[in-house]
Order: sequence, then C-alpha cells, then structure tokens
Amino acid sequence: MPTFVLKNDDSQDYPTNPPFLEDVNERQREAVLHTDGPLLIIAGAGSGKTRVLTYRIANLIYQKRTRPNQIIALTFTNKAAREMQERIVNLIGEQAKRLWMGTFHSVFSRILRIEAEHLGYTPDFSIYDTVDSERVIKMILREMNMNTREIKPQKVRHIISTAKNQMISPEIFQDKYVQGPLYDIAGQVYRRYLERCKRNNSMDFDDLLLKPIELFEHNPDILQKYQQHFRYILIDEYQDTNHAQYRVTNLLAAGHKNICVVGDDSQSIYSFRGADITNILNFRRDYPGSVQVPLEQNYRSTKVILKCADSVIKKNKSRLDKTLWTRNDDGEVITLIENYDERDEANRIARTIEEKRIRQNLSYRDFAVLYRTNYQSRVLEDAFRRRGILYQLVGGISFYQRKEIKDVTAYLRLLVNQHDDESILRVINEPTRGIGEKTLSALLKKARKEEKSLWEIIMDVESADIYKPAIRGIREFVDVLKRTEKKLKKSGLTDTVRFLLEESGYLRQFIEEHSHESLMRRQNVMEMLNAISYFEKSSNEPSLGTFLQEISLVTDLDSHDSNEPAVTLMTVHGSKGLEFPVVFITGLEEELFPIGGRTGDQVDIEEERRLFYVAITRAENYLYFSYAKNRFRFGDQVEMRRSRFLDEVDSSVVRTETGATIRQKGSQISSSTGRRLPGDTYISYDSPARREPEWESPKSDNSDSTVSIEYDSTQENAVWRPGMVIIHPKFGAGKILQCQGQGEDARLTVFFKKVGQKKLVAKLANLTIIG
DNA sequence: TTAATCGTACTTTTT
DNA sequence: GTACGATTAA
Repeated sequence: MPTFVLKNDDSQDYPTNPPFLEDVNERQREAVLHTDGPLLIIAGAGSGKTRVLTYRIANLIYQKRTRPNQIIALTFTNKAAREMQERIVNLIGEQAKRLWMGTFHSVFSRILRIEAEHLGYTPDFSIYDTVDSERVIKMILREMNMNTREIKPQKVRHIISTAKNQMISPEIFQDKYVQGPLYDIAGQVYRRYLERCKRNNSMDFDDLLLKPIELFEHNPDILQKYQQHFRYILIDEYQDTNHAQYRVTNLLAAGHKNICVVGDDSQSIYSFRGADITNILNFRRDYPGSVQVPLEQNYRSTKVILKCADSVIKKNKSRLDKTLWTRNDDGEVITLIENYDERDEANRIARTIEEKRIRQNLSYRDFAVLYRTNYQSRVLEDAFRRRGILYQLVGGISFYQRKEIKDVTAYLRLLVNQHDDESILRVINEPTRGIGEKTLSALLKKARKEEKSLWEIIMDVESADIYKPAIRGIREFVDVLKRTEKKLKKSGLTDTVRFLLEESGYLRQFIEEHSHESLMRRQNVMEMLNAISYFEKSSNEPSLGTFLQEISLVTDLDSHDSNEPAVTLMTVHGSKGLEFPVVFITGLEEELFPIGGRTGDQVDIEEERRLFYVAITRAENYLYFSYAKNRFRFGDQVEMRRSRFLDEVDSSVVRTETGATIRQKGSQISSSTGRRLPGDTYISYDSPARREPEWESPKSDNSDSTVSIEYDSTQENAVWRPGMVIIHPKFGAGKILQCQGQGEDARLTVFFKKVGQKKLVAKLANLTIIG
C-alpha cells in the first residue's frame, strides 16, 4: 500500500489521482470519490469497507483540502476505531491523529468534557459503566424498601436505559409507559437515578449520547459551532446505531450535509441494545438527495463459504437486496463436527486445530473459535490448555470490570472528585476497616438531611452519631485520601497510585490471604499499575482525569491482538469486523444458537440468523460447524437438539467429518416461536437404542491420517477429571466417572463400554488420554 | 455491629 | 466457577 505524508495543510500541489485509487474496484472508487452530500454505502461482509472509509478520508484531505480535525469518523467499537486509525496513519501520516475518530461514546465524551459546564457538570465527570449503574439502582431500590431479589436491579436498569435511549423523560414514562408494577417501580427509580447521577457528577453510557443532544438542543450557538466545524461526518456500522446516535449525528450533519454512512443490514446484531435497523433502511428518506453505493464484491471468503452464508441470510424476510460475489476460489467444503457433549466438542476442535495447523503449516493465529455465549469458553480453554494450544480469550469479564480493578478505579475517582458518593461507598470498607452497613446508612441519612455529600460528612465524622469503633476506620480512610492528594501534587501518577495502594492497605490484604484467588487479584492490581505507568509515559496529557476517562470506555475486546500467535476464542458478537483463515462456529444447538428465549423476552430469530451470518462470513478459507448432543446447563446435563440453522444451510457445501452429507430434515420447529409445535414428532439423530457416543469409537485416533500427534499421555503429571475419555490397553475406551487425587497416584473410577465400571490406579493402568 | 462462612442461583450478546 | 444473600460466630 502506498504511503503518503501530508505536508503542511494548504499550499501543496496534491496528485490529482493518488495511486491509492488504483487498487479499488469501480464501486469502491465511486464511494471514495463521492465527497459532498449524503452517501449511503451498503457494504456486504468482506467487501473492503474499511479500505473505502480510509481512502475516502485520505481523499477528503488530499482533494478537498479538508483539515483532519474537521472530519468526524464514528465507529461502534474501539477495535474498529483503532484499526481505521492505523490504516489512515499509513496513508496520510501522523496527521491522522488529529481526526475526530473513535467510538460514538469516546468522541462524544470528548465533546462533553469541553462543554461540561453548559450541562451543569464539571469536566472531570465520572463515567458509570453498566455495573456502576446497577449498583446505584440497587441502592435506590433498597432505599425504597424494595426486595432486590424480586425486583432485579438489572431489569430496572434495562428498562431505564431503554427509556433513556428513546428519549422518554421520567415524567412521560410514568404517565404513558407504565405497564405493570415493575414498570411503576422503574419509573420511580428512573427519576431518582437521574438525580443521583447528576449529584455525583457522573454519566452513564447512555448519557454520553444523550447529553450531547440535550446540549445541542438547548444551546443553538454551540450546535452551530460544531456543525460548522465538522465538514465531513462518517459513520461505520450504521445498522447498529440507536435512536440517540441517529439524532445526534442528524443534528451535526444539518450544517454541511456531508454525511456518509456505511453499513450492512444483514449484520445488524445489536437490537438488544437499542440498535434500530430502520436507521439504515430509512437513510434515503431522512437525507434527501442522497446517493447509494452497494459494495457486493467479497474479497475475503471462498465461494463455498459465501454460498453458505447466502443460503442462510436468504431465509430472512426483511433486508435490503444485495448479492455478494467473489473471484476467490471455490474452496473446501464446510465440515460439520458432531459431538457427544461439550467436552467432546472442545477436544475435537482442539485436535482438529492441531492437526490442521501442522498439516497446512498454519499458525495458531489463523484460527478462531466462535461461540454464542461467553460461558462456553471455559470448556474450550480446558481442552486447549491440556493440549498446550496457545489461545487468547477475548471478551468475557472485562479487565476493567473486575472487582479489584473497579475498587482501584473508585479510589482514583475520589482523588479527582470527592463528591462521588458511589465511589466512597465502594471502597470505604475495602480493605475492611470496621465500617459496616449500619454505619454507612447512618452516614448517608445524615448526608441527605444536611444536603451534603458523603465526603463532607466523613470529613467531620466526630459529630456524627454512629457506632464508635467505626469512627477510627473512617478517619483512617479520610486520612489516606488526603495524604494521597498531597502526594499527587508533587509526585507522578504511578508513584501516587502505588503510594495509595500501599498506604490504604489495599494491596496488603491480598498478601495476607494466601488463596489462589487473592494472588490473581493482586496480579490484576499490579497490571493496573503497569497500565497507569504506560499511560503516564505515552500520553501527552497524563493527568489522572484523562486516564479515568480513557479506561472507562475500554473493553476487553480491545485486548485482542491479531499478531499474537494464539488461537482466538470469542463470542460471535465480538468477532464482527474481524476475519480469520480458519473459523469454528460452535454450540450450534437449539436454545443456544439460536439462543432460547427466557421467560418474558422473546428471541428475534432473524437477528439470531444474522448473527450466524456474521459468524460464517468471518471465515476466509476453512469453516467448521460443531454441536454437542448433550450439554451441561444449569447444573445438569441436558440433551440438545442440533440448531435449525444447520437444516437451513445449503447442504451441498457442508459435509460431516466422515464425508456424509448433513441430513436435511423437514424442520419441525415453528419458526416464529422456536418451540416444537404440538403433535410434532421429533426424530433424534441417534435414537437411544442405537446411540453410539463418540467417545466409544475414537475414529480419528486409528489414524489413517498422515500426521499423527502425540498428546500428553503420560501419567506422572496428568490432570484427571471426570468426563475425560481414556484408552486402557485391555479394556479399550472408557470415560472417567470419578477421580481421587492427581498425577500417577490418582485413583480413578472409569466406565468402559466393554467391561463396565472399573476402579483403577493411574500409575498401573497405563492409560492414554484421548479427550 | 461487623466479619467470615456457607448455600444458592445464575449464565446473551457490549459501549 | 462466581457472586450474592442469608446465617452464624466474634
């Protein structure tokens, strides 16, 4: 890719036809060169969308003489933003850093910080993530004497968030949207929640999008300033925007009307978060005079994979019409791996990866294993670890959502903003200082009565009528924070935080406790310290406030490093926008993928199908489907039916491991509810009489394959677990039911197909672990 | 009044 | 496996 360095802003003669326009196709070129007026780019999966966006930005700078900071480019994830940033740096050099580019949340939080005063906030406002919000809501519920078991804070938060995103005020909500007692309570909590956030000088994720709207609508002069400033607006993944995002960008675009949105309705997978697919469907109506450019040539996948993807998405009714095509090879057929249970599934995948990696000379980084829900990762991790396969787990509980990290963050927030009651409550007794529930509610009550913040109350704790032993602890707490504040004035950030963690005794508690868990927590805290140290060195504004702003918008998805030589494990959601030579889509079972509707909310089957489509289109060359016939759910093993999606895919491009076609059976599943219709007879794939669990016939181990792989079959350090499948020289294949002890001395209870249940000592039995 | 321990329920996807 | 709430011990 050619690289240009942009010299000073004007004065230069730019090439009229920069070379980067030569490696684009006709459609892409059109999208790059259409500069003024609204533009809708319908970008199919793998159609070179990022290339178009980055070239487009480069073109705006070259040909339209736009200054980078006059361009606002919004993405949905940090991952996407960073990738774009990197690619633009390659095109136009360091200038790219001056673009207003990032996630909606990060870009607008930047604007909010500049304009905070107009909203009655200070620029240091805290950002509450979902967990923080839930804590606040829980506390409000408690104050209202509600049982937080019956009224789930999670649910209330969701209702409030939905209302906020539709820009329904608490008053209007209580007037018109109350349906049942839960909503009635939610309405009351809603009002208090807003007050509480404001008082704590904090905003939640929704506010980062809503407050700008409020700001612009109440201050036309400010709106005008930004309208004039941003000459070009670009929005990625437009199909995932929600109402607030639509509104705020609509306001900004009203000036120059140069709004360019890129999206693919087939990849809309965030409706649960308020994404409104009609935003993209109605773009042409909302922006008169707009031009539409479809990108249909796929550069990523083989013909087989595309055919498969196409056969899936065609089942959806509501979609913009487009057909992907490719010049790539036909490629290999997709393999369906059928498994006895989830352990079996994980082992088979691990084995397949190892075989394929060696046979095709691939790297671990070429593989991705995708699943519908985060908890499915655990079994996979086990299998990978056992085989020594390097993997990288992406997503799940984010680093910044871990309890110990949130504690440290709360301490840091207090250094910036003492009036953040939530943070005080979080860490005042962390580590334990003898300050309990009763003391805290007394302090809170006093604070409410005197209309002061908690901090003001505990500064003068002597005058409060509380449990005497707690006073000492409170003084300690206040004292540590005050001393740290002084320290911050004369020392660097990292030193200050280290000081705080030591003086407060926060680190010590982990050392005193010798559990494995506390060791991990300590490591995490040290890792946090590293992050601060790195930030201090690399940021051009290394203040504590900036650091806090930054980390509050970071997710674990951001830790994905595609250069790491490791297999990627992530949810399908997390994989959007990425591509891998080899992809496994796991857990293709009814009630899992598509996910089963829990009581109350019903599943949008079309969205699940789009999710499946997203998963398929991540694959470049090889694609595997897998499912398990049994799976542990809610504590015990249940029988699973394979996913209806497997019946929907074009069966000509999928084969089982043995080369058989996957059976297309008439679907007995009602497509609207996902439940079996009454009177339907469900034919199981293996009726109980003739079922042969996979582990009884370990076919890939009687290798006709050219490469045979030795798995750790020695007993000395072996880790035994119930559910493991082993081979005994005499008794054949068996499954471990129970184990006592580990290593060569372990005593195992094993069920063998041939001889039934046996008790063995590992050392004497000469067992081979096969899965 | 607070701290530690035990039992139970919960697992959709994310900024 | 984990995170929370209830129960008990100090």
